Amino acid sequence: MGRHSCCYKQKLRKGLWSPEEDEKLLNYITKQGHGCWSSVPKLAGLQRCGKSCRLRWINYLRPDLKRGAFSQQEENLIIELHAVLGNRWSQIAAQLPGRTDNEIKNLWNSCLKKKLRQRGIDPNTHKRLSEVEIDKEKLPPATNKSNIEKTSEVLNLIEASNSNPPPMAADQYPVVDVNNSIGSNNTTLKTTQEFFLDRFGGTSHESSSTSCRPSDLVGYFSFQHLNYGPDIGLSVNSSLCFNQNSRCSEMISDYNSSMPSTMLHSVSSSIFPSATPTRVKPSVSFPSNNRSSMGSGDVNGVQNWETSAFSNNGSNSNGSSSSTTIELQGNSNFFENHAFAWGVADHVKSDKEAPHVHVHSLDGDAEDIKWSEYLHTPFLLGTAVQNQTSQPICSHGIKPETGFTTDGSTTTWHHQQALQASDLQQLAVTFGQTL
DNA sequence: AAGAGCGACAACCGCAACTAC
DNA sequence: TGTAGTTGCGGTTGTCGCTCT
Repeated sequence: MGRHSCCYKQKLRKGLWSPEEDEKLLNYITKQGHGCWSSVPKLAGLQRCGKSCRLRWINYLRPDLKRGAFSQQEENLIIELHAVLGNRWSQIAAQLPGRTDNEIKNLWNSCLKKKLRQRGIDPNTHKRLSEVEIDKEKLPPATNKSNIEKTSEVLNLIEASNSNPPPMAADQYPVVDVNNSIGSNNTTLKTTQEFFLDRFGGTSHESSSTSCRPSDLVGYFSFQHLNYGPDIGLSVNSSLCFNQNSRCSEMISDYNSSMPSTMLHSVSSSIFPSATPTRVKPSVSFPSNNRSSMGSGDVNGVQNWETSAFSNNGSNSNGSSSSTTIELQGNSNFFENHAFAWGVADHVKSDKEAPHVHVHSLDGDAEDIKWSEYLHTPFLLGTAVQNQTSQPICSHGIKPETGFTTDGSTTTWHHQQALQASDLQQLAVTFGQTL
C-alpha cells in the first residue's frame, strides 16, 4: 500500500511543500493534533495525502527537531550504531534526539559512507576493506552474512544467554581522540579491541577515570560476543564490572548499579528492553589535570557532576559536594535550569582560560533557518502558535525539547516537564565523547 | 555566462506490520 | 479469520544550489 487510497480520489499535490502548506499543516496539528493522518489534509485544507503530511511533520515541522550540521560526536555515534544496528535508521535516530531517520539516512548515504571508505573501512560491514575482499574470496556469498545479520544474532544470543556465538574478526571503529577532538576532525582509526580497551580498559590517555557511552556498551557487547563469547567479565576502574557468569538480567543489575544515569536508558532499551531503571546515582568523575574548570561542582580538582550538572531537583543546588540521587523523572527541564545546551561542554583548552565552562550548541552557527522563519515570521506563524512567541523556542539558537498541549481554544508549546531519557542519552553522548 | 557535475536534502514509493471491524 | 485502513520504515528518486570548467 504505497500510496493511500485518498491519493487516487483526487488530484493531489506532490513535490516540495510551500510555506503556505507548511503553515496550514502546522496550524492544524498545533490546534488539533494529527489524529488520523488520512483525515489531516482534508481538515487542514491541503491538497496532499495523509502520508505526505505525516512525513512533512515528522521530518520538518516537528518542533523538537534539531537541525543544522551534525557534530563530530553525532557522526561517530551514527557510525558506531550503524555497526551494531545496520540500516535501522529509525533505531539509530532514536539514539539521537532531534534527528530524524531520514536525516541520518541521508547523511549516511551522502557523507559517512564516503568517509569510511576513505579510511579504508567497508561501510556495510565496518571491517577493513582488505578484510572484506579476503572474506569475499574465502566465503561463498550465501555464507558471507552481513554485519547486520551477525549483530542480530549477537543480540539474540545476549538475550538467550547462548554461550557459543559465532566468531568474528575484529572490526574497526573511528575513535575520537578525546584530548584533541573538540571542533576538529582528528578521528583516528583503531581496531575494535583497541577501541574498547581505550574506553574501558584504562590503558590509554583516559587515565584514572573513564567515561563511556551507551553505544560503547552496545558495541562492546557485540565485540565481546563476536570475539570471545558472552561471558567475558568487564572491569572499568573497579566501577563497572560484570560478573563473568552474569546472565542478561544480572548484567543489567550490575550495570545499573555502576553506570552513570546518562547511559542507562539507551542501553536498557536497545539491548535489554525490559530493563527500566528509575533511580541511579551518577558517579562520573574526571581527572583533575584538565577538568579543573568545569563549574560549581568542582571539588578538589575533580568535577563532580552530582553537584553541578545533575543537581536538578532543587535539593542540592547550593554547590555542595554531597551526593545527590537523581530521579529520571525530574520536575523541571534540566537544560533550562542549568543553562545547558544540546552540545559539547568544552573543557578548558589552556589553564589561562579557567575557570568557566564553554558550552557550544551542536548546531553551531547553523541556525534552523526554515523553522526559525516560522517562529519569527507572523505570516507563517499563524495565530495558533502566537502564544509561544513570547518565549522564543530558539532564543539561544537551540531548541529545547518541546511539546504542545491544547487547552480549549488555545495551544501552547511547553518544555517537557520530565527529564527525558533522551536528554540523558544526549548527555551521555556529549559528555562521554568529550570528557 | 552557460552548463555539466556533484552533494545535500526533501520527498516519494513500496512493502510490512499493526489495528479495527 | 479475513479484509480494509493506517502507520512506520527503508530504499530510491527528484530537486536545488554550489562549484568547476
